[in-house]
Amino acid sequence: MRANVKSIHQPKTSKGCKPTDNIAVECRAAKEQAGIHITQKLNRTNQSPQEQSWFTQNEVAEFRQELLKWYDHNHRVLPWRRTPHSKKREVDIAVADASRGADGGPVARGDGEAESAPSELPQQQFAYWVWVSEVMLQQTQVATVIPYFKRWVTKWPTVADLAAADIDTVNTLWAGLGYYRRARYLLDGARFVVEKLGGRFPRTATELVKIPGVGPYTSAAVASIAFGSPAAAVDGNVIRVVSRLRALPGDPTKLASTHAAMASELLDPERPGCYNQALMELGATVCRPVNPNCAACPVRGACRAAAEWEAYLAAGGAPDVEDAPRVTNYPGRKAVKEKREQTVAVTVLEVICTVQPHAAGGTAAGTGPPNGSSAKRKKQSLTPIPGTTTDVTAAAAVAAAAGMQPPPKRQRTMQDFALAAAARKQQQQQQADVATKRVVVTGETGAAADKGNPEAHGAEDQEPRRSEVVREAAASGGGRSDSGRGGAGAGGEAGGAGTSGGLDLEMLVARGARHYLLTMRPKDGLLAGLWEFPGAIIPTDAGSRAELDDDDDEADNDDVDVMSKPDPDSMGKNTLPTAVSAAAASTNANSSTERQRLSDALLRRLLGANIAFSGSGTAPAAAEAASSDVGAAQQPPQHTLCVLARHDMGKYVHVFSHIRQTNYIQRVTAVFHGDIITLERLTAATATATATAHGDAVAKITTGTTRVDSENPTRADIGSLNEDEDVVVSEVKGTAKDEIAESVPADAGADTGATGNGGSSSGGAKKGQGRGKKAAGAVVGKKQQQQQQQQGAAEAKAKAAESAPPARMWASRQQVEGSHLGLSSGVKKIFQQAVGASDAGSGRGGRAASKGGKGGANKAASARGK
DNA sequence: TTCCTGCAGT
DNA sequence: ACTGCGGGAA
Repeated sequence: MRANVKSIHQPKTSKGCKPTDNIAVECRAAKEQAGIHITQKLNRTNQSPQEQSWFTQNEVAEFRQELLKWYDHNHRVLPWRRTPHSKKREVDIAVADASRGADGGPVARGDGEAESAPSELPQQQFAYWVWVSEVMLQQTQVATVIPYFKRWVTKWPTVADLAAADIDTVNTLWAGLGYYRRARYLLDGARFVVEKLGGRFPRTATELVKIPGVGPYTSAAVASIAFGSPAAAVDGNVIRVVSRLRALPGDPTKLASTHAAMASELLDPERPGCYNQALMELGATVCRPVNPNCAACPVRGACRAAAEWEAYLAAGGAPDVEDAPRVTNYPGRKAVKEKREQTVAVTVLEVICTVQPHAAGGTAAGTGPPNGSSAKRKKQSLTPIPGTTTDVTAAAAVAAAAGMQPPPKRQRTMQDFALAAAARKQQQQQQADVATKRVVVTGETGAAADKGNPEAHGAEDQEPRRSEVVREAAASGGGRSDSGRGGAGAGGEAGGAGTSGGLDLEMLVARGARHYLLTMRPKDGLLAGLWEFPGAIIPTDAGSRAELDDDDDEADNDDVDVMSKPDPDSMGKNTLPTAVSAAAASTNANSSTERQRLSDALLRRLLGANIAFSGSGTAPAAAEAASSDVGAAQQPPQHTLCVLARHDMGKYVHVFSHIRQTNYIQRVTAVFHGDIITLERLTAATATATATAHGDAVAKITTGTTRVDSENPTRADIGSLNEDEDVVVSEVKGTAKDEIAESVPADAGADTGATGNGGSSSGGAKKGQGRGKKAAGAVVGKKQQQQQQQQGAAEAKAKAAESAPPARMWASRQQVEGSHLGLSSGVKKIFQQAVGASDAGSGRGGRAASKGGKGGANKAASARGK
């Protein structure tokens, strides 16, 4: 499977590439084998021609011939590959002709997607294509890479085109491929080639390897494939093949030099590019990790692993016994290391705007968003993105609600005013509730709305499903409506809130277009630079608590110990002393209540001081929320994000190669009395995705508020974050992170790191539980000012930069589910679980819906088994 | 679930 | 020499 296949190549201009058939055929003889035993060879790291070898000369000659002959007839046709020696086309045509009778016409090439790289491609450009493909193929399967590669070379046909691109666009196109640093390496490498090498790729591996992001493997692949330079490319496929050829046991990671020596010995200097690709292709398609197809292997005559197997069978050995000497015993297995556990509280903030974009046009009042005109945004938000297959009815409803119908601006209707009034009423009600420490919000508001509004087709499909999901989650033990947190009071409150708004509010909930808050992850680390739903890492000691809190009480007596020891590794995430760690544990860090508290703190920080966030609050946090509102009351925010409902949507476990991440998903539905453009402006969320006419065209993501670079923040970066804080942060300078961490010990909630442990920035996991001084976003500035007085100015400034919120964006459902944003697969899964899968059919909404919702709930339930 | 593995940073 | 970094197929 691994299948990293390389391209075929052969620029005619490069070293002669003789077709296999030209090679002498007679070396059929001696293959008795190089009886040299493994242990004898282990010491040698390079192959001087004279010295003992892993293969006899006859073996080498025959191996090359058979391998290349096989390749010439069986290679796959791939968009980055040239096949000048291919015998495959004739074979395919013959087969096609035979199968379709004597139909003469030109045989259409299979499915049309199997096309080689244009043979007229200039060598330098071909080298660029090879490079791109090789990087994409690292740890990624061919079938997955093909569409990405096609999009890539269409967008950036030459290295100069790529060098001129920006990282956001590159990331977006890369989204879904994984190992996202590769995208950055590609961009960095392209710029290096253009700026340092005059835009031309060197022709040898030793020179190519100097390009950033290009290592031993990639340099050899490009040198051999694009330029015919004799360098052996050793990837996972090659390692597997040669390990089996000589039956090398042991951890393959310890034998790198051996593999390199073997590959070099076998390398055909006449056709190095073809040889490299052939060996890798063999590993991908025949000498597979599991189920190797030895019967079809062109070089099994030289394979000791196969010989062992045959000998075993010949001796009467049973094929199915556990310890049979299978070919797949090679290469040996390397020790498996356990994945580290990570728990994240993810919040999908869903906002319904009461005002349509065109109705609020003037509100920007000169301080419009840095990027894109209002007009452009309006158009974008009113235009369904082609290519996305969301519920047609829902899309229609959304479009209608967004004011799509009348070409000319329509006056605000009575309904608009009614909705706005209802929202205001709701908002007042909730603020009052918060002030009195009462729990607002209901888990069933949406469902109620549906009943009252049968004409709201789109919502009809959504809301019942959500309720089901919630119930499922609750039933499974994986989650529950958060209203449970408040005990008995919540339900009653909910009913009040739901009905106090009256039918209009219900209509709004049912019909209003929804926007979802996304944030950009740190530039480094896991999923670097990608968009995600806001999330806070929950201290790991909470893991065990979580089991007790949300799942059945299967006493997993586990993680507590893990946590109490200071984290030794360099990530420096858990650097708190044990005492503090214990304190955190005592707060029951991963409970529904605590996750909600973390969520509120994070949202306040992300939303900034220009917008109030009401309706939050656990009992203890309510007071803080109230007080912070009071503090802000001296300069009351003009706008409020009024929470209508919170739903605990269970958990979703995402397994990375080295991390097992448990995401606790909470959906927060809120109403904003205003239009989306105003909301974007107030929250400084200036990134926007632009749909294009082409389904596969990639959106341009403009990030007005980029993550502030700790070393050199620009005035624009900071100003757009929060105008009120300009003075404080405008001259930020870098400072050692350690100092920051020390000087601001228990900064608690406001510093909740983004999901990315992101390693680096984010001050690491400040899990300090300074509840008392939890800082809401609106208060951060004051805090900073105080610190500025108490500490060195530079330090405070560094802190300000450190805590600057990441880039934010409001995205529609279509955008989230579409391919235009750089959303990783995990993020999309979380969205699906949070708001329900988009239906294929509109038919009885509830049906398809329950499938999706149930899936999520089941997943949450099964995850418990872990 | 298990398996796979290039490159850079350290 | 070791570790971080995704995702998909089997």
